[in-house]
Amino acid sequence: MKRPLTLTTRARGSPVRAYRSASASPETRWQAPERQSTAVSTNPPAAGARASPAPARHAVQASLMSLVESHVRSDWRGSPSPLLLRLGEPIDSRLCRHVIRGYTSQGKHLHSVFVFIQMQRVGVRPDSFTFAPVLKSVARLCLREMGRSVHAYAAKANVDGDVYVGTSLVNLYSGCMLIGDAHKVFDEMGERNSVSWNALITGYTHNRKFAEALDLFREMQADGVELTEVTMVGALSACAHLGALSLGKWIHEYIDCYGLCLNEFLGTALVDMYAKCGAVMEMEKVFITMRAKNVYTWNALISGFAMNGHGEAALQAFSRMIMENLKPDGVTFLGILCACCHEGLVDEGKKYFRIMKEEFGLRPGIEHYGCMVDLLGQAGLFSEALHLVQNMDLKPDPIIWRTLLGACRTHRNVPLGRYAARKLLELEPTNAENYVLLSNIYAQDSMWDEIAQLRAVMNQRGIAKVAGCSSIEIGNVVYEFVASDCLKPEVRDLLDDIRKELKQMGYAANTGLALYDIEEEEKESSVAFHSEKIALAFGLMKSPPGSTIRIVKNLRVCQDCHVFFKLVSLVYKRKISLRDRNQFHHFAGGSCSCRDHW
DNA sequence: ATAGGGTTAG
Repeated sequence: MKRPLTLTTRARGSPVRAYRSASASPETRWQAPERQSTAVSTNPPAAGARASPAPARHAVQASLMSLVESHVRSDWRGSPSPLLLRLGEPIDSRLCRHVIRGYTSQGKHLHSVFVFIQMQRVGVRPDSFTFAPVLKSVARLCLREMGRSVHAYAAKANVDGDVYVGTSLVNLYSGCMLIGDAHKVFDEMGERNSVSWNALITGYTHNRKFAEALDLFREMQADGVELTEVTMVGALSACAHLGALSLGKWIHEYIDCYGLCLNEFLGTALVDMYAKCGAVMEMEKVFITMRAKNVYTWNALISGFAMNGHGEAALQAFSRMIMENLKPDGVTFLGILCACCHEGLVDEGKKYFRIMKEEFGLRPGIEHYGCMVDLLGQAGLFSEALHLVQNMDLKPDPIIWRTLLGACRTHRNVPLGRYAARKLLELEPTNAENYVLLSNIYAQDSMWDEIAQLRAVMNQRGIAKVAGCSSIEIGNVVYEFVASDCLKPEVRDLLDDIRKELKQMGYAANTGLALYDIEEEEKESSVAFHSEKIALAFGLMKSPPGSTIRIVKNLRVCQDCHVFFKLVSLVYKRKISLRDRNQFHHFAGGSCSCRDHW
């Protein structure tokens, strides 16, 4: 320990405080798919083990036997196993506990749950050493109702006060996307430790409630609970998603000061945090100092380069990874294809798409096809893109069609845009973004009738646009702006001044992308106060001269804002980094790292 | 003995 470092000194203005609400958080991009909670399933995992309402003791023994035997055959290839050795003994709680723990630790979660159910049936009472692993398995399987009933059973057995069982319950509910229940369990726990806190914090990050996760992180620190590597992994993940660079840096400093172990998990979380905060230099620095690296670490680095517009660096990292004998996986190639996309490297992209299959034996998923469609589409190779969509061995998902639609917008391809939009709206009729994209295509060609029709359909279906929302971090406080916000007069005035100044440089508001056919002047004001412009004006006002202005936006940046930002970076001699829904835009000296490709 | 962790298209 070199010197004390506390978070409480910064509590007042800490980033999480400034978040108004989680739902308005400027972050929708790095989304994990919603985990589906399965209905309760008490079906046995192996044939011949189907449970009758009240099976005789020997029948259960036989089911266990067949389960274990099938395991021996499929997994252990005949080598003796601890599970098998115990089978001669009568069924008691010791045997069951042993079997359940074995299954859970091997990831055989259904087996674990099954044995637990059988225990209940024969009346063998589980103890806290049985509840913890079985709860873990139930959590992994997302069995909501099953989880609730195991919880009730644990309460009945009077083991729910156990810190291990309690922590398992927190993990269970957050794994089932029931974070409110997880928090309730946590609040009611008589005994808590660092692990319980970690379970709740990572629970919040897995449930995409990042600001709340950071609130808890602060609370944990204020309570004097030890912050471990696992705590930091969860907190860093929340920082990454929110773009909370200063808190991320604070955590990095804490790790150094307190000598936390920069293992694969923590190092990867740090690399990813810097990547998603647009701090590419820091990302590389961390990566270089790491001693233990695995494929996750390399993937975070590669996709970090890609999303920040350093496509060449991503490709170089890939070669180094291969030279160091690491096996790339599907995520690696996703980063690589994404890098090719952002760089417009069509032939390279095709090459990697091919070698991924031929040299590495990886089957491309829908997300890899998505990258290829984007790559071809943004390069204007529409027939190739369409051919790929129509001939891939996976059913095109809404994202595929939306990608194609986006390419049609870039290249003003109305006919194909109509087609893609029709396919898209069949699959996903309630997503406002789809209508906005199509209307943008129409607007470029002044097709106001079509836009009016589209608008009528939207109204009829009750679809509202997602509000644009941008955030900016200044002095450890994250400020959020929504496009429809009532502006503070000084921000509005500054924005007016900037626009006047930029107009002298030849800037004309690009109103073609406004959704509605409205008066020219109104259109200008609707794009004039996009949330990122407000955040930019605020940043120019409040941040120290010469410092980089970092903004995070929940949607893709519009063309007008993109031009506006480029000019501001030139006229005001400021570096600006804008994280949009898809990628970073690093503006400096009048140009953008995305090279106007997005 | 039992609990908590990182990367992933547009």
